[in-house]
Amino acid sequence: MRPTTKDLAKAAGVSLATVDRVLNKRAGVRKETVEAVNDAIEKIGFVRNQYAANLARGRNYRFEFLLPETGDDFLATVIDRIQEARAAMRLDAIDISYRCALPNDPHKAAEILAGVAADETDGVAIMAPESPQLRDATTRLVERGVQVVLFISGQPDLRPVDFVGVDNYAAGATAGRLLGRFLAPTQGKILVISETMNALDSVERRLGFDRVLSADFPRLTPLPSLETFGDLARTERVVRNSYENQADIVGAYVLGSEARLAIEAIRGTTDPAGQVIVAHERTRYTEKMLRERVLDAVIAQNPGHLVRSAIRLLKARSDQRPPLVSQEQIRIEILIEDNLDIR
Amino acid sequence: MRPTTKDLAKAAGVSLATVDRVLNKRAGVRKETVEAVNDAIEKIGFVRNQYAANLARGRNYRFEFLLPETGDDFLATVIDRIQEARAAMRLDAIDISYRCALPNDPHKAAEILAGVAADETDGVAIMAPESPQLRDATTRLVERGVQVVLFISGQPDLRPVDFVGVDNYAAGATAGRLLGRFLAPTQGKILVISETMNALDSVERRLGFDRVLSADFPRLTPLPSLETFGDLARTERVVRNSYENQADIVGAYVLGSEARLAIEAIRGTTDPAGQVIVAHERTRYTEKMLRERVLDAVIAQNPGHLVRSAIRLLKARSDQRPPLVSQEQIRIEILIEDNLDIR
DNA sequence: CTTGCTATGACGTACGTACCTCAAGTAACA
DNA sequence: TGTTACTTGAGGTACGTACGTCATAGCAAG
Repeated sequence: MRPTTKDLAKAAGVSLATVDRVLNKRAGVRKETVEAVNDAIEKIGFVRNQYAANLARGRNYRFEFLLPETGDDFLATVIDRIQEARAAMRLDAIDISYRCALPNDPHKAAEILAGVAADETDGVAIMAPESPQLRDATTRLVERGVQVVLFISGQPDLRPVDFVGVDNYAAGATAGRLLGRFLAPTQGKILVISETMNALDSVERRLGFDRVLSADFPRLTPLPSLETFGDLARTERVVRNSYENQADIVGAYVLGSEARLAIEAIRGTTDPAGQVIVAHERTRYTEKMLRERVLDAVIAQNPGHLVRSAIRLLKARSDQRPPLVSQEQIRIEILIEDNLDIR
Repeated sequence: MRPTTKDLAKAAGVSLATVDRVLNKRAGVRKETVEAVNDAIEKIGFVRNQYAANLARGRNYRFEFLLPETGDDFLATVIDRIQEARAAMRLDAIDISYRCALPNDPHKAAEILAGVAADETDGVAIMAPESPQLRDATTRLVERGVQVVLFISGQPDLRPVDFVGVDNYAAGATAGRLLGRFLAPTQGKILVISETMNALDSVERRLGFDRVLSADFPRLTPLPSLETFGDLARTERVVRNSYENQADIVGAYVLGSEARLAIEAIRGTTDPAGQVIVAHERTRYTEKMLRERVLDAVIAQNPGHLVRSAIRLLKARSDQRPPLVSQEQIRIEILIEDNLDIR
């Protein structure tokens, strides 16, 4: 059996009350006594029974996902998973909510973060593009005692805040290699389409993509990124332009999480069967395109895993317990038509 | 706040003692009273607080992984993950153990299963090839009140027992399509190597593989399966034979979870750079081969996910709670050199 | 009416922890 | 010496559930 607070009290030679004061960092204990208790914790390997503690406290965890104000199919899938997790975790006294509140403007987004109250929220998962304003707002959130994870977009190295998402550089490289190998000995130009190249995620993917093409597939030349800005007419125009001006386009890499515009524009311009097309994120649309062999591969991150990973991290940090690192690595998935159905 | 047993007692118009008798299926309650309590459970949406219940019981979960007596690198990885999970879950009062005990002989394996005592074990995860003996032994285990999941190998449709693993037919199809696409317009023969074709898993992979090749890559002809039987000398001999007798072998599909023998044999016979080779399962060896570009792709299932999924299922069944289905789907992962490093 | 049985309720203790109150101890200071 | 502040211990109650004992009410058979 695991040692309890009673065992700890005995081992430290103090009373239960003092153990309690130390464990919960209450005032009124001499430094030496605190140390004695901490030594005893080490010695007997005491670990607080978090469930009993939560029971006594009547505690519940309140975590919130702060998502972009507007989004695409991928965001919708993420929201579905949040709701699923919400229903499942309610039994474990974890209250999950989400708000599609973060505007593109970093200043306004930072304001929203400033409005998160530590006495109403134990932790937040933030999905927003990197910016200095956001970084500051995050730091202040942490100082107020709110747990934070950066969700999907963001930088892995912004300590002490956890990041949940994939390495976009590697994701771009993966896309590049698949395109290169699927095109085999063919040579020609590759269309690269993004919603916007302002987001760090897109830039990283592009860098990873270009590195692989130039290193291992020099016969393929990636064209400068086309930006859709979420506008179908514009997208169709720029895509048509490209195909008209460049005779030897043999494939396309669709960078963003919204593949529909780009792919519909390509379909409207040329026969996709003659092109190798790789896009990102599994949505109902990309699934359909894979099945219809319009898309050749999809590079994806599992939304359910992302959501649960964020929640587990927030909970582990709230409990001051180390997370299980290997479980929280988000994998770069490659989807083709054959591994799409999970059973 | 969630309703408690007190609320339930009030709602059902009975005492706490009776609620307790009903909840824990103790005798001495009239049928009508039981129904009244059950109706009240529905009405107020009572869900037992499992943590408080476990606390009161002093309960801990005892789960055991029953693994093959002998195994390969993949099995070793699985064992690593079991030990990792074991350390992490001890804090949640989940005791995990494993035994490499199951021999190849189905009768002897069934004997081992017959020896699992319900009063010592809450659940077992069984990794063993399908067989009628095993099916019977499993059924008897369930009857004795032991939770069972079939782990990695086995049949998804053997109710009421959960299966944790991938659809091997789809895994084989995935391998087939990658091989086909990577080989692009090349035509020729494909070596298919397995440790043994006696296991259902291998047969299913082969079927999925053949289906894709014949349907979509008719220029590629898969050769009859070569079996290694775990013997390097034998493997080298049959592989060498194949390459000598068939001039136009352009790739290889390594079916089993032990890729080393087959790949070393190929390397000893021909230049792997001229071949497209696809194998299964991520191990230190297959990782290395991907990085060295001997292997072109690896079809894998995540061992950590498999292990944790099995444990979550066993726990959910023990608690009589429905598992979160979408979390327990094991994905067929495609690994290439670029998505190998997870951050 | 007694006996015996079943169904039910009342109540207590326990699990491991949090948090509160009160008493008592010690040490420093005036 | 008394006053004060700080430190510590003792003990209680609570969280939601399990599980035990005991009392009592109802009812049927003898």
